[in-house]
Amino acid sequence: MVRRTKEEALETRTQLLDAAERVFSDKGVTNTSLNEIAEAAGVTRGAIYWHFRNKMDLIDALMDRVRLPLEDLREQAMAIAPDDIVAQIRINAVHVLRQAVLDPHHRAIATILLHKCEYVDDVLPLKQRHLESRNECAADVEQRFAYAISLGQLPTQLNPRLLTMALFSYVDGLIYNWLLDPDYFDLAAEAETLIDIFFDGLRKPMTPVRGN
Amino acid sequence: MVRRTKEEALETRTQLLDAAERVFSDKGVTNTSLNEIAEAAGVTRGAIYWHFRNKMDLIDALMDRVRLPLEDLREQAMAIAPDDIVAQIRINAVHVLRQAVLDPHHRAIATILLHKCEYVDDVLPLKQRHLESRNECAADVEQRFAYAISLGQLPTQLNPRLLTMALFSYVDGLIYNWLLDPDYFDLAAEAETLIDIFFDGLRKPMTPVRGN
DNA sequence: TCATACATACAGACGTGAATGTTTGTAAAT
DNA sequence: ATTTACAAACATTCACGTCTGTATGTATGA
Repeated sequence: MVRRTKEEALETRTQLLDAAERVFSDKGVTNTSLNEIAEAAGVTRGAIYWHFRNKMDLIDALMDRVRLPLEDLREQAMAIAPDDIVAQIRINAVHVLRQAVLDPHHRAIATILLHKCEYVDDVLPLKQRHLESRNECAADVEQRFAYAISLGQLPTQLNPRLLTMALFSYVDGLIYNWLLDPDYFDLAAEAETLIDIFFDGLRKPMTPVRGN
Repeated sequence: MVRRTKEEALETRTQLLDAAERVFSDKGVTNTSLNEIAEAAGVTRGAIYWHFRNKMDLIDALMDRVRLPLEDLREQAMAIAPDDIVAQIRINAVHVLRQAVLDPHHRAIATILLHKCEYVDDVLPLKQRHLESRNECAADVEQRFAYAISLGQLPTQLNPRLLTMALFSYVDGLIYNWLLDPDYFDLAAEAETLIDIFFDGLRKPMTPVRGN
């Protein structure tokens, strides 16, 4: 049945994106045909080619929906721990981990990017987007780390850029490994503990650390 | 030209695997046709179907070649720091990072597994193998962490299993992010520093830590 | 206000190329 | 003489892009 009004067409578009998200995260990007997506959305390939130019354009639209709200993260962290920059970053990291597990939307996208997608030439825009997103976020965190170091909240010998890469890699790796086998460990429940493992080596203990 | 003797046939097989490693790590697993691999090896598809049943069988043979020598790692670490278990694990981690960067063979396999492969149903054996390999290695490291804790070389409140996942995720994430953009940071040069960032939070400082 | 014209939002059919698995052919080795 | 180690041809499937058809919505003008 053909959607007639603009609102109905928009709904079709949304259902196509939802279907694509589901099927991609299940069967992989290159292993999924446009026909499968159309079927999962209850339409035909004609609808896809009306709303999108091709598969890459569809993926692009898919990623447009998950523009991570960088500002939100900063504000949220700022509200909880205004003075302690490291605590802010820590909270952000925990939040990202929990989100990847608990929010089906983010989980699907993470699955696609980490496990169901080949970064090859014909989806190069996807890789570019992934990189830009990472670098944009990394630049922000790096600045905050640098500020924390300048405030004496972190040892001065630490390299902010390397430290940022370390944290990002840790978070990415945790999500990657958890998605590989979600039953191996409970990422949502252990998120804080895991982030603590990483951060407890960064802070200068204000008081001598006692044995266990 | 047809290889005639068994030795020549084995060489053809090796060249096919080498070609597959190259092309897969460049163009992705599902995006590479068997014809492309055959061409890269200087033969036709007939040769592939003679040596392997299908693409999956070829991949399987590819992974058989990189059986990580778990024992070697242990012995190597043991030789350097016989008493300090944590130092051993630290050395192993640095070695894995360096290897992923410097050894073309390991780098290609890492690229395939982390960036050029979709973990979907038809390559499920590949995912299984990846998981088993991880779990086997993780079980070993977990045991060593537990031993280190029992010796008092690490705080008792640490959970060995979670700690192992943390370290593995960190290493995986570093390789993942480095492969995403090898120019962003120099993983080989910074490997030790990066591993230090992780580990320095684990050791109980024997003496109170001084300010920077 | 109502008929006409055009645009929208798809469904369905068509042609094409590419990859796969299989089968057959063949020269050399055993 | 038969098996080995491939090359080359064949048949099939399948996904893609395009094109056409069509029912409905919307704008326009008298």
